[in-house]
Amino acid sequence: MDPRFNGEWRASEIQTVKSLIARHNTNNNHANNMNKKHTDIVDELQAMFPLKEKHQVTNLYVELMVEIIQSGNQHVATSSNLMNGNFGMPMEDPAMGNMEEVLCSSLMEEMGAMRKGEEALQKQPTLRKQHAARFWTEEEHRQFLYGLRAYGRGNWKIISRHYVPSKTPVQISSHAQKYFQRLQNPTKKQRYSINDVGLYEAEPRVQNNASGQERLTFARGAYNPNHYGSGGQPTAMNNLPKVRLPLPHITSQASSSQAATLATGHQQQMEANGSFVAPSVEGDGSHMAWTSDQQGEFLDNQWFMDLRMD
DNA sequence: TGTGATGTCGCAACAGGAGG
DNA sequence: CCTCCTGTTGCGACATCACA
Repeated sequence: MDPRFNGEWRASEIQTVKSLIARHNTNNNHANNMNKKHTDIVDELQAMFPLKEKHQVTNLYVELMVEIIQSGNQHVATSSNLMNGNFGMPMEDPAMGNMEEVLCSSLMEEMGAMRKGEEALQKQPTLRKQHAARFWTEEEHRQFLYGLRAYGRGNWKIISRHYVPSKTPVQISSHAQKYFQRLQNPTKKQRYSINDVGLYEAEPRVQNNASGQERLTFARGAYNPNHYGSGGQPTAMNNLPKVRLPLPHITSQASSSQAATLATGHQQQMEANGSFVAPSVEGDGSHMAWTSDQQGEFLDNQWFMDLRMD
């Protein structure tokens, strides 16, 4: 397996993604709109892997496309033929050649944009360093929420070790303090905060139900103090109803078995008992709920393996 | 078994930074 | 300038462990 994906993607997952990419390339539905095609693929991938971060899905997609492109060009004599390679995909339709040309071009533009973004950050070393060292990132906050859900409130040392190694238990405790304080004041008008990022915001939204504005809110990254929702209210107010307290009634002494029980699909049962709030459901309720497949994915996740070992 | 040391936690107070 | 967000620090409470 490609070492780039170790610890982040399993071989089976990568194979699944490759199959999906191949299927999309076979279905020439977006030959005239490659951006939409990329978006659709990433959205579909995120729906398949709800526990993966969007950037993880995007990165894997880009990596695999590069891999496909490179493997496709092993059969091409010169690098100048890059744009005409078949990317290792079955290509019976002559039109595919043009489509893939556009696809490859679009992909290269995307990668170029990513590089430019990285360069821009590197040009602001002070700002980046300060933010990375001082403030919690969305990624760290989500990991914190995962750890909170798995181990419950109070087990900051374990959460620090397994989920947020970049933060000390004291820092996590402090962060949790602010997080719970914020949750206790849902009606209070507040500025946007990293604590407004709910655990399940990482999960996919069904396009038919989610407004573009909602999708945009998180597509642009949660830690955006300047971003406000469409209703004239700070984003915080829009998001707060979706922010769920993962284990509000688990005491600081909750055992690993308790955490495991909670994490294995008994959440809905607990919700019925009024002691747990399951993933938020919007619209017709067709999304955000945990399917058996998602639970299986959940149980196979690396951090949950760690949970079992403790 | 009782006691002291140690570790961890929750809570409150404070300071710095940024937005309104 | 005020308010809010965020991280740090200090303190008390509690649990665990080692030792006499």
